[in-house]
Amino acid sequence: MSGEGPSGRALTAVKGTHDILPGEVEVWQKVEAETKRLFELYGYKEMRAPIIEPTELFHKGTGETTDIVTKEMYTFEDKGGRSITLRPEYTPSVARAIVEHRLDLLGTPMRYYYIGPMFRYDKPQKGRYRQFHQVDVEVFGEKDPALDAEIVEMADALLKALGIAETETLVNSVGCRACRPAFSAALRERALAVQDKLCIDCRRKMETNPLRIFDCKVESCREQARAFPKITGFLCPECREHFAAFRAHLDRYGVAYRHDENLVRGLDYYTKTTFEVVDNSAGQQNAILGGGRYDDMMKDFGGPDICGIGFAMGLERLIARLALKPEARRFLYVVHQGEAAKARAIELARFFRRGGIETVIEFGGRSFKNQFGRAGKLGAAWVLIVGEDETAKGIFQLKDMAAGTQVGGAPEVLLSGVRS
RNA sequence: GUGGGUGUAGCUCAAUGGUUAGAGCAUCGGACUGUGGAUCCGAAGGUUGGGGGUUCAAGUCCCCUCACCCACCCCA
Repeated sequence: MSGEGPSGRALTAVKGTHDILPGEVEVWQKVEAETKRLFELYGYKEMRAPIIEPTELFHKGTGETTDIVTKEMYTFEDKGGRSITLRPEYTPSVARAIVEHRLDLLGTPMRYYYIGPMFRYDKPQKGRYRQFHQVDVEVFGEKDPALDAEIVEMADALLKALGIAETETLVNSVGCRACRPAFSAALRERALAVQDKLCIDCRRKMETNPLRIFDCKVESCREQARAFPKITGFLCPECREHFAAFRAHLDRYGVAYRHDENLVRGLDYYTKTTFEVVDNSAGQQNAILGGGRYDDMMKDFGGPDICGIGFAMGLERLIARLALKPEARRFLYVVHQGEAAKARAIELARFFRRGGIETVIEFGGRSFKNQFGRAGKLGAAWVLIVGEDETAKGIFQLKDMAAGTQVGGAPEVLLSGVRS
């Protein structure tokens, strides 16, 4: 039975968090191992930053006006009076670490990846949790659009390696500080002209972030938005050129993508390239990964003027689309009977482990039947039988549980048999 | 934050407002102290999410609350 807390209510995992139990955790391990393997082929290095950060980091890095900062952060005061926040995203931590350790002096570009939990106080629903896990990729110090394409290609390669199908890659350019203000102004003006045909949310977005009107799902808003000006026509020569080169490189890689002029990222710091991989086959939370370029973030953050680009991939969303069944581990189960045999069995378990074989020894067993039953239920590949006779002779019986066959021999012989 | 749906054993589900809330699977034990999955027998497992109300009587009806799921919002 579950225990009870002080309130008398059963103690359960915190709302929006989940246990990842054996049986499922193997899928996570496999995804993590494949991610690590593939990213390192592209020269990325793992960087592990703390889960807690100074609250101020996200105000400066993520943006004061974002939903994440205004209403989704887990923030608390520690015993030293510091304001601490459970990271809601990873990019600011990387920027902080680069500045703190002057990693930019080691030479650019700096390619980092990380896999771990993030925390956002959202109302949970399918594909959205309060503690969720991301694979995060960041590159600082390279402005060449060939890198933008390389990153999208790497993301594409990972999804293919994991067997994720049915996805669509969307790309766009959101301009830079030179050209986006003019676009935002034009957009706001057009929205204002037809505001009586927009929903209440969009009227609010008109002021705060007019680009997000493109995200609205209300049909009347979508209809109006179709006639709104597009960012593409407002891009400055530099941004236009960057975007064209990015697309040319993607074509060279043979990565399929669609230019979605309405693709707007939720965070304030994006410039130029943005991209997203969506799975249209199911669910509302369909963005598996999303990212883009953030050339001004490091500078705004108070660090060196270094450009950056990266993406985050949601592991829960990814794994939900994975039809991957990990293979069961093969292990040896040691059964025994009698005190002398038990002592010998313990020695033998150690012998097999040292030989590289996963070995579990029976402790509370009664009859052999009882012990075999447990071995079978746990899924043992082999059972080593250590009885009175075997212990006396030094010749033990090894049963192959799947085949039902049994052979006798000295421990060395049985070990080599199990290894082959 | 706003809406909708659902809460009965570990899991999947029964129970017209009317005895002591049942079944299958799973668990544990026995048949069975030298060989697993099978079979048979048995046991254990529940404050029907919690609180209040209506009623002679509530798992069932009403209200509140909590949790989970789904959607909006937002995003990974």
